[in-house]
Amino acid sequence: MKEKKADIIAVAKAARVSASTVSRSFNHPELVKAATRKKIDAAVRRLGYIRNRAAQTIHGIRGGTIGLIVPTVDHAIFAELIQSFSENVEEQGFTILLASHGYRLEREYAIARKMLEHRVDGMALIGLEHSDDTYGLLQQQNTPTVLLWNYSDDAPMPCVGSDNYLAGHLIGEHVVRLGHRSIAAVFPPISGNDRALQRLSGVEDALAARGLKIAESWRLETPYSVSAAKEKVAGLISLPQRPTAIICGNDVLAWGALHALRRAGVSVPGDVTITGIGDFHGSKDFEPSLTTVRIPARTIGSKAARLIVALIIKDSDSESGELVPPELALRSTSGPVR
Amino acid sequence: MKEKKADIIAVAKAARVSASTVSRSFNHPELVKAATRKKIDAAVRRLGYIRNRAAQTIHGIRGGTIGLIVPTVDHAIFAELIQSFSENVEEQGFTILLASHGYRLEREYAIARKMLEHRVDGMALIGLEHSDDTYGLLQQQNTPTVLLWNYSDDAPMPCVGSDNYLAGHLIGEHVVRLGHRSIAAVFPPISGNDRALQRLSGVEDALAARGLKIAESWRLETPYSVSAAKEKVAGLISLPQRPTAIICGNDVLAWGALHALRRAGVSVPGDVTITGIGDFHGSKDFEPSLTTVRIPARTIGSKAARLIVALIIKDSDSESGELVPPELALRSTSGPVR
DNA sequence: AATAGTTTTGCAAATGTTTTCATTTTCGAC
DNA sequence: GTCGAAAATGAAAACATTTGCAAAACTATT
Repeated sequence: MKEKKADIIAVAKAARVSASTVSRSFNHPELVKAATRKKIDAAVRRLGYIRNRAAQTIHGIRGGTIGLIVPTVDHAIFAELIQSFSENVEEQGFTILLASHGYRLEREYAIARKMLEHRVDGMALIGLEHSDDTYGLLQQQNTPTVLLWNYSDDAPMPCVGSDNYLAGHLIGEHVVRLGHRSIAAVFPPISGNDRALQRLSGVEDALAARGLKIAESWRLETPYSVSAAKEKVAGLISLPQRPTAIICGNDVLAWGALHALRRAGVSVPGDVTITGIGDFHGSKDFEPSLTTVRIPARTIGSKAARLIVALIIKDSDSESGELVPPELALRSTSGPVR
Repeated sequence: MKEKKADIIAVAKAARVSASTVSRSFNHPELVKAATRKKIDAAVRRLGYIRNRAAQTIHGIRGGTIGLIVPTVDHAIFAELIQSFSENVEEQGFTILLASHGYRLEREYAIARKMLEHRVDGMALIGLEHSDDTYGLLQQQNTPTVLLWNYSDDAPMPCVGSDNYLAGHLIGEHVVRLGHRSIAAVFPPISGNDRALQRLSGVEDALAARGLKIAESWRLETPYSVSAAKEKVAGLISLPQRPTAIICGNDVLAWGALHALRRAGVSVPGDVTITGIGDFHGSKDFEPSLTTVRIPARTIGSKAARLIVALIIKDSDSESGELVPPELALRSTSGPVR
């Protein structure tokens, strides 16, 4: 059983050439005679040889992996982003090393370190909020890095993403324009989550511009899940004083809200306006279709993929990231206040 | 700028010890004196040294990575599975190398090869259907491998998953028991997707047991998306002859169906029964809540993680996988035929 | 203060590749 | 056939580590 795996020398022997030739036939095929190459290929196949990237990485050759650290995979929105990013990165011959930190920034640092040990060619992180240690580490090792999902002009590293503040502002403005004054907000916890925080500030500023404010008891904080949001919103509307609009921090929460209202027999948007942020798969086809702000995850993923690869192969620091603007998606869950 | 990264020798010099000692202080700390260790740690910090896993992998040391190849990340169900798998695997000190093949089995082979080049310690694939090349490769390299998501006694490799045939059968039986005879099915394409195929056969066999059959024109094939399913089902119910039950291949399709019916003003389950398979996040809280078959993705992910790690560290081939049974989740979208 | 035993450390070989440079082979032209 | 250039190959050094072995430095015991 212990037939140790074939190495390049075994192949060389089997093909009756030197190891150098075998190596060349892999990496610079044009330098080796076709006939020799054929012999080598045959030997490779016969022995089931698989080259050892680790051994070449040692020579400073790129390993072809990009580290991607996300808070969690299991959110509609990250899934879409990850898929798009990984698709595009794979197209260019890279593979991603994926890990999730569960919204714990120290974990993120540890993971980043580990990925660096694996000598990833580049790194991608979600959002702009990371521990100083993490930023320091990446900077010091000067690993090409891109920040995904959020964009800001004064980010410490190139970033590709949307403007979450603007997204919040857009939706806030839309709601006040419809005449709503009794407005509630349902948001995920904002600690370690700059996206959520910025959206909320955007909303608040938009309301403040009309002298409005969200009452303390109408600011609901809920974990990212349909069922948590549904429950919270059910509680909210059972109160005697009911808001005429509920602004949700993302579409998943909005779905929960919609289900809660449906269950309670409250009409949307007749009685209450509901809005999301994100425009996830499914929001457009919801009945009634959800008014939200589109944050183009696939676009972000593919642009970020292009950027990181560019940073890696022509380590021009020049590339600086890109803002992918959010757009209001006006649909059927929002309407004028009665 | 080109200050080449610190290597172990630089650290050794800085700490005034030999490279071997530095290496030992990382890998067998108990063998080096506390004082020396302290000196070394200081040097490490000062130089920003990060050890090079590639160089140790060369010595046959485990790199701590597990290759995971999925058809796509961007499906509610895989996202949940991936999250759970990766969480559990990370807990045990491994990181996952993730790639998606987009339901193309040749891509899967190429990716597997690449991962093997990276000398992953183990591999995880989705489903039981893979090209002979892929199976051959993994077997020949005897890389510890686990098959995720589906379980079968006669799978060629250890697998952890549910029984998709049974899942289909369960829901089929449930629907016929309710008295339905005019039954439609909405399924994703089944090529390269053994899960879908098995579910469908399960459904068909359950119907056949009562002498029922799905009419050709009532077998809808649609991509995995709410909007595609919604559209297809909208078409279906606009026909003069309408089924009294629609069995969907997974919850996402069922959501689409539900939205289509709502839009058309058809009552569920009064006029039409809808069922899903999967019990994704959100199905329970849908209004009306979706009758489906629960396939416990998180459980599968965590069991699979445990299994692959066991296979890797104590390469006992003994471990053989596990069946995680599906359960009918009886909720509000199914009811007796009128 | 010498000895034996134990704990620490360093040297050198080994790991699986790539690459530089020198050597050999091939080929076409004479 | 011989020559020179061009093409193909091989030998050996390099890469960043780990590890077996032996030497050195401590500790305790007498």
